[in-house]
Amino acid sequence: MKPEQSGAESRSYGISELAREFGITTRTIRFYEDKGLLSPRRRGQTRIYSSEDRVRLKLILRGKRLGFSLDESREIIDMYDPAHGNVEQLQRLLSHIEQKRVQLQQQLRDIHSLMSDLDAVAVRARAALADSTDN
Amino acid sequence: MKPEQSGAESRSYGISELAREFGITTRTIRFYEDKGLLSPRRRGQTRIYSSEDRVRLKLILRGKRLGFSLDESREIIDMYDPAHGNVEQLQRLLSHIEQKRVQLQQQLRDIHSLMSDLDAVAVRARAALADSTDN
DNA sequence: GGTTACGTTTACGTTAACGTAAATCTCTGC
DNA sequence: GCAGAGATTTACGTTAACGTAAACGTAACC
Repeated sequence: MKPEQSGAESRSYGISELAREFGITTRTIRFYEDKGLLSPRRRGQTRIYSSEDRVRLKLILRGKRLGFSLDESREIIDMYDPAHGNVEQLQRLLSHIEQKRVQLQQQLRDIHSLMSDLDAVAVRARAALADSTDN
Repeated sequence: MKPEQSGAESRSYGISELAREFGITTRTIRFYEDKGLLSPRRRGQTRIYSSEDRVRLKLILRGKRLGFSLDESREIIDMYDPAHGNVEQLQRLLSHIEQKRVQLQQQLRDIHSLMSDLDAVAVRARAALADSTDN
């Protein structure tokens, strides 16, 4: 059973291939590497991205959509891989997760309140449109 | 019936009063004014903020928590007040609202997926803690 | 009437997150 | 063997969102 046939789907990607897929520039991807968020392997001096690298990139972009800084995204990504040896570190990790959860719940409330605000505006706008149409 | 007694609760606020309430600096509040997001009245050269000004400030800060730029927040705030005269503008407003809604729904998905990721990490962390405790 | 506490304007400084451009390398097709 | 396509490094530029500091006004308080 060759590794390419395993279900893990472990192909690799070029930098501009990823850039196209996610609608960003290669400069951005290299910038993330500079900031320590990615570390692709090299073939010669060319970067080769694994599917794990691609996942990390996706996590960064999800963070961006939520308004996170790159530092915040890095912290979150660091939670995923198991470098949490001792008890103290595990407890810090758990409290850190709790903090993030609190923040995310605030964002949920904000989104819902903004959505209902937008609903109200839309209702008024449609009413105004109807008024100016059916006279 | 004096206006102070009406239910509208229309008092006014000083700049550092608002800064304290929202945990920001007066510099930040003046900066928002510079960018056209606030325009408090003046008594002499001192700024006096109405409760509408205070609401606008709250909207700006809600936008910040959602990762919006000040320009985006301004656009949203501008939707609230009725300067939408003609049909064309109303239709643009409605399509603009629809775009925002799409974005907010993406953010909702992102938050939920991040939350379940964090849940998974927390479960593993608690398991690791249990392991290192009860041996 | 001097100091203390806030307020103001003006202006330069800073950080994050890239954009942009130049110079070089490296393979591939013809 | 050379042109063109895509990769790389290096480095300076740019924008947003404030921070920081100086210099000044003014009202209250003792």
